[in-house]
Amino acid sequence: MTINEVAAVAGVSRATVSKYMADADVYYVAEATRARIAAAIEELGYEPNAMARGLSNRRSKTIGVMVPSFLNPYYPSLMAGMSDVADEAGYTLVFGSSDDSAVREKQIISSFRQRQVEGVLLAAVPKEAGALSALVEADVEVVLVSRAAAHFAADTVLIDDAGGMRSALDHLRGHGHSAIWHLAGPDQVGTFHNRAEAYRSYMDEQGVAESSQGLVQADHATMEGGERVAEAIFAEGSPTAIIAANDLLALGVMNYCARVGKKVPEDLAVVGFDNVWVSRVPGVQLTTVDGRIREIGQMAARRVLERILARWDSDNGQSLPAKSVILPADLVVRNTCGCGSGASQASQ
Amino acid sequence: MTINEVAAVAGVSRATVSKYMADADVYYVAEATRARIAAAIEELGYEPNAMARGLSNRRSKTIGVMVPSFLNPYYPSLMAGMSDVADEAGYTLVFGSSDDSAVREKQIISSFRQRQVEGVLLAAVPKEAGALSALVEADVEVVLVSRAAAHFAADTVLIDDAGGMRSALDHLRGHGHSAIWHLAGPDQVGTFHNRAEAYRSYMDEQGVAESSQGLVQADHATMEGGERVAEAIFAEGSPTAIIAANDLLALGVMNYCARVGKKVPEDLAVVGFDNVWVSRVPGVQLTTVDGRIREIGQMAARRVLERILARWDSDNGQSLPAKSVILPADLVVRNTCGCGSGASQASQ
DNA sequence: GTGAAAGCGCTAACAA
DNA sequence: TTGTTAGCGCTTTCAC
Repeated sequence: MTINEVAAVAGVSRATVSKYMADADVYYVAEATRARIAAAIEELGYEPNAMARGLSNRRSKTIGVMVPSFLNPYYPSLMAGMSDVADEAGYTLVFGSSDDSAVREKQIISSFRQRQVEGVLLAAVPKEAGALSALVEADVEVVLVSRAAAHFAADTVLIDDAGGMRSALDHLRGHGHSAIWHLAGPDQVGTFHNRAEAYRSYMDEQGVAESSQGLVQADHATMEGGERVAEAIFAEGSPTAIIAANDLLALGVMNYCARVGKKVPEDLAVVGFDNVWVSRVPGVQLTTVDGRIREIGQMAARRVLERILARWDSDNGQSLPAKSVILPADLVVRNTCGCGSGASQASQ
Repeated sequence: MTINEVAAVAGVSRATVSKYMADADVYYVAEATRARIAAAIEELGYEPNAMARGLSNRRSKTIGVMVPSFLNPYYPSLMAGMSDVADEAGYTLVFGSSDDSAVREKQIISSFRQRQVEGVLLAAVPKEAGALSALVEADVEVVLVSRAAAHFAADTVLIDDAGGMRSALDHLRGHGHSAIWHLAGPDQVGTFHNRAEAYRSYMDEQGVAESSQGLVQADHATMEGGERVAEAIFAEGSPTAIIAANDLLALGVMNYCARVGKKVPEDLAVVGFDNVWVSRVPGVQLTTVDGRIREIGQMAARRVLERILARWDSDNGQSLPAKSVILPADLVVRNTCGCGSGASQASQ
């Protein structure tokens, strides 16, 4: 089951088998020899030992991916996108879920380093300040996914938060809403910060009266968090529309409405952000800003790969300069903004 | 950054550092030496190279996990459960999504073997017949998760499909339904097969008339599949209740109802299976059989670990005999069966 | 309690 | 076109 057995069966040295395996056009191995080796591999069911290989050539062919959670539907989509491209490139992804715990984050990053990952895709920015630069110093390529780091120049692939927020706001104003509030997410998350900022500047630019705007922040961007904050919002004001920082929060708002007997969109319009899978289930039909999640995952994976290959090609081992890509965010109009017939909800 | 540097800084041989790292009570290393080594490790930020380690002691500390999809909400929950226990045991999980492709399955399994995984958790049973035994012959411990294999005795951790189906059916009959149909999933998936079988025997045992039962099979256990089949169902009969083989199919049925203006649960009661996260979102509130997904994931992970350790301890390298655990499945009553007030749906 | 030495399975010069 | 020879970084007998 090792390369030695294969070599023995094929009647060649193990170096030749190794060259055959590399099968780049770098090494020339005779057609006849190739056939014998192929037969031996087939016969033995040989699979090269990735550890030995990696140890020898210092390439683990592995990329670490840290996400905050597997349960938030945003991340599995992101992961699917990453897998799409990593698989094809012959790289293995190792996923870790930090669950918002600094301890887990350290464990995950440590495990990435032990496994000698060539790059990391971070959808959760480590809380610990030095973690990012430590990674870079350890020669691992890092790209930040749907999150930016405050004091660190890394590759990022993001969605256009400001643009998305503006289209949502434009749309809602088109419906004639007088009081559009924003249910913001935790501000330390860059994306949520950006969305809140965009809300503020929009309201400012448009000269909307203080009295007909409002921004309340949830401490967790979850359905439960959204429901709690919705309650708080109506305790302190009376919006006709709420745009939430993500779909889960929006769902929470809808949950609250259901509980207190408010009709969506008649009594309150709700708009989400991200367009996660749940947004389009029958009873939900949430109008939301498309976060192009899978695409973001794909681009991010492409980006690390690009960096990894670049470093490998330039034998001086230099990294590419940091680059940021921002995907446009379009509004997906469904039923909760007041556009639809509302049929799919009314019928239930 | 290697063990040699640490040894040099601590003024010991690398064998001693290695013994320190093992930190089992197998090796005795003097307190004073430990301290010096600890300091050196700290100073250098040393992380042991998992490849070198694994190559040397033939333990990858890795478990492969194959799921059919990241997008179906069932699997991320399962993955979360597996992570819970693997993390704690110091094992790394490598997830692969097969997307129902035999080619991907082979790639994933091959990649697992190359990475020398000590065990695999299979939530998707490989289509290729020999794959399972090949794994076993390669000395990897396999456990089947929420799926059983037809001609292969492997560890399995399953939900009680029959029991779950019965409680759902009992409940629905309690509501006085006369025509309860089953929207089955693809029959080659063991779980779906079991659920359909349970439906049939129940109807049989209870002596339900042929005319007031019906079973139609979807070719894909997705929301879209459910919607399509719902259409077919009403073309050929008129059930008052449908129990779907999983929640996604149930959602599809609700989608269909919304489209054609049928009210759930008034015109049609719908019951799902699995209790995925979406079942409890505001506009859905699906009555469903709890699949205890996360628990299943945890148990499965515990089970491989147990097998792996057992093999390791018994130095003859023997595997444990196959064992099967079945978790009870209870009905979670929400609004789609006709029990609830229906408030949360009506209000939207 | 600690070190020397061999070897895990593979790759990568360098020779031939 | 193929083989020889060193390692990659670590663990693990076996001596000391």
